Amino acid sequence: MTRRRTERPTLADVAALCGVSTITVSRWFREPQRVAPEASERIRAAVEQLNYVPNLTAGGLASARSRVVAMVVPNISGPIFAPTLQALSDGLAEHGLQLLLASSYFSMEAEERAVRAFLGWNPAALVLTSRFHTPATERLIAGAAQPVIETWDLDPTRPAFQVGFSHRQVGRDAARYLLDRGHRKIGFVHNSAAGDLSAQERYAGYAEVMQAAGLAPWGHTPTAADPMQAGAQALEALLARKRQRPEALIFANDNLACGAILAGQRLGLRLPQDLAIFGFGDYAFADKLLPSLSTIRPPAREMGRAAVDIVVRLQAGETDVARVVELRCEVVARESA
Amino acid sequence: MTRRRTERPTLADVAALCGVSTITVSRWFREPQRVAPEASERIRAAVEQLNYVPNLTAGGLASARSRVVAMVVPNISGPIFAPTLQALSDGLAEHGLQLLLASSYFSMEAEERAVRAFLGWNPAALVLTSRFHTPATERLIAGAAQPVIETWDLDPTRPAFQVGFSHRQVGRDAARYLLDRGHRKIGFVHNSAAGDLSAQERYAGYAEVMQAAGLAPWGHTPTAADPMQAGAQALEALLARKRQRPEALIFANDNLACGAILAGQRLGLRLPQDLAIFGFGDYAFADKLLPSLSTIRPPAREMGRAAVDIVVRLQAGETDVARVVELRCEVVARESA
DNA sequence: TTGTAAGCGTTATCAT
DNA sequence: ATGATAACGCTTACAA
Repeated sequence: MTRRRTERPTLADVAALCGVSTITVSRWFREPQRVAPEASERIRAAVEQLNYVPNLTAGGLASARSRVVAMVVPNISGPIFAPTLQALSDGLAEHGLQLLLASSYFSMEAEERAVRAFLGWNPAALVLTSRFHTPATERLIAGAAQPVIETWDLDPTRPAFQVGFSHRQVGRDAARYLLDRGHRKIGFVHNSAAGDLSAQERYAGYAEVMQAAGLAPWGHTPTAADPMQAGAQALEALLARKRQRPEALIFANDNLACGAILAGQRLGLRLPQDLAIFGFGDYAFADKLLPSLSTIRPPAREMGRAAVDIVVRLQAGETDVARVVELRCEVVARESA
Repeated sequence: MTRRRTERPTLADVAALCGVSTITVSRWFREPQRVAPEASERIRAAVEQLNYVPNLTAGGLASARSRVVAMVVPNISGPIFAPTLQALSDGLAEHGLQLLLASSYFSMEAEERAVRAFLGWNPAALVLTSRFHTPATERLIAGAAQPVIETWDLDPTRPAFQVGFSHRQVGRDAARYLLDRGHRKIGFVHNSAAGDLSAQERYAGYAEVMQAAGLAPWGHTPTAADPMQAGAQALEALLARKRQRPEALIFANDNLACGAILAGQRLGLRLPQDLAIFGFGDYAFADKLLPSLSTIRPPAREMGRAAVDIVVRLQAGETDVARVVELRCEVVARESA
């Protein structure tokens, strides 16, 4: 019975060419020091001559392990997760691990589809972005032999490894920064997308600091769906206020803040003298605006690296790997506030 | 002999639970219409009860095929390739294909390592970014059973599938755009990174159109390594010229152009009246600058989609798939020129 | 429509 | 240091 097979040479071809058994060639790849020097040299030559590439599918099946790490991110090309993804990818590559990637667009169903497909590859680890999943996903990852790492969010009560930062602390830091600069009338501009739980935590941190300073926190929610437009809309609405005209605004993210800066420029506003603007995210354009945007940089790359670190330690068989890694954000003081 | 195995249920477990043979369950996943309705229902229930996930490693080995597409990009988080990557990822997901990803940072050696590792997965296709590879990579892909798709660059003489656009045409379009607006003293600012062959092709297109219009093309190469600084440096150097002070500048990419716009703003220059600035790439920040940047948008998403299209057609067994897909760029007229 | 048997190319186990 | 053999979990080929 002849089956379809690839035309690529196999371990058996290499072994035949240099007169050893397949297992010796297999060992040469995985534990070269255990193969005699002469045999090693013959194998090396044969591998090169045949242009042999090990079949990882077969190896993965036989060993029930794989050198792949699967990750699901909300999106690849946006300004938010790309640095984390890049850092993860680079870190994995350094350790000879490969990256299987899918984007969910914040849909838990899409995440579930990706997780389901990925688990079929027996990845060395599964890296997710967020702690909110469908019940089926929860069941899948609970039953999975693979370690699961949740990034960006941080919930110490969950069973998965956690790598993230405190959004509440971000809100606190932003409020303190503006208070320290002498502002008192400080508002918070939400994004129009309802259900951004992280942004609500940032608001809570802001409110906490304001109240501690004896000031009343207040938020404004624009209606425009496009973040840049929403930012512009919020700026105009708040400047038009007679009472409680703000001195400083904390925006839920840099996109909103960018919309506000551009709108302010076109209105002839002097920034930050007339109004201080503060963002969140330190997106790639933040230093390219005029005035450049003061904001808070989340530890995006650091999270990618921390996830790699966990994977590598687990691969090495370490058992005392910390389950929660809390990283700090950094205030980036620029011109807009 | 007991081997380590995953604790996950197997096809055999599902089959035993519902009283059919493994092959029937296997068929239910791949060709559900060939399984009787009653059997289908029992299988569905068993799969759900056991939370069964097919082992793709085993399936891939048995069928010598996989539902994975491997891609190597220079970088993930930069403004250039991210949209292509995102489009590819999304398109693959729609067709139930998965993405294996690595970044090369423009290193052909890194690309070779990635290609070597990826081929071990028997991917359905290999997508590369650029047509320049090490000899070993060339040998690997020549001997590979997998189709190879090269994107961004375009070289019809190469054996691989080509999905890209003409950089020369980009240069022509930029020059014509500025000529049409009445400019005559038009210069080209190279990036300081030597060996950017694509940028040189864009220069050639610009030079071609200038000469056809009876004008002398000229280029300037800044020395600063950082693109934003290089752009600023070029602006200052060229404005200081007594003779041949330019009316318009085409920058090799949007990063350079951005540096020039910011420098111009801080110098109090009126843009575009005092100087028209034109970029290439339509990076995410292009519409956030003041003045917003006129530039040329490469068909980044379209390339991702075209690559998916090729993969899907080949998977479906089509034989008359076009080997070269040339896509058009789009001039994005904004405020800076 | 369903089933049997034989692999796919590698690695784990045990033996020499 | 090296090898023989039996898995790993699935799909192909063929048969019923």
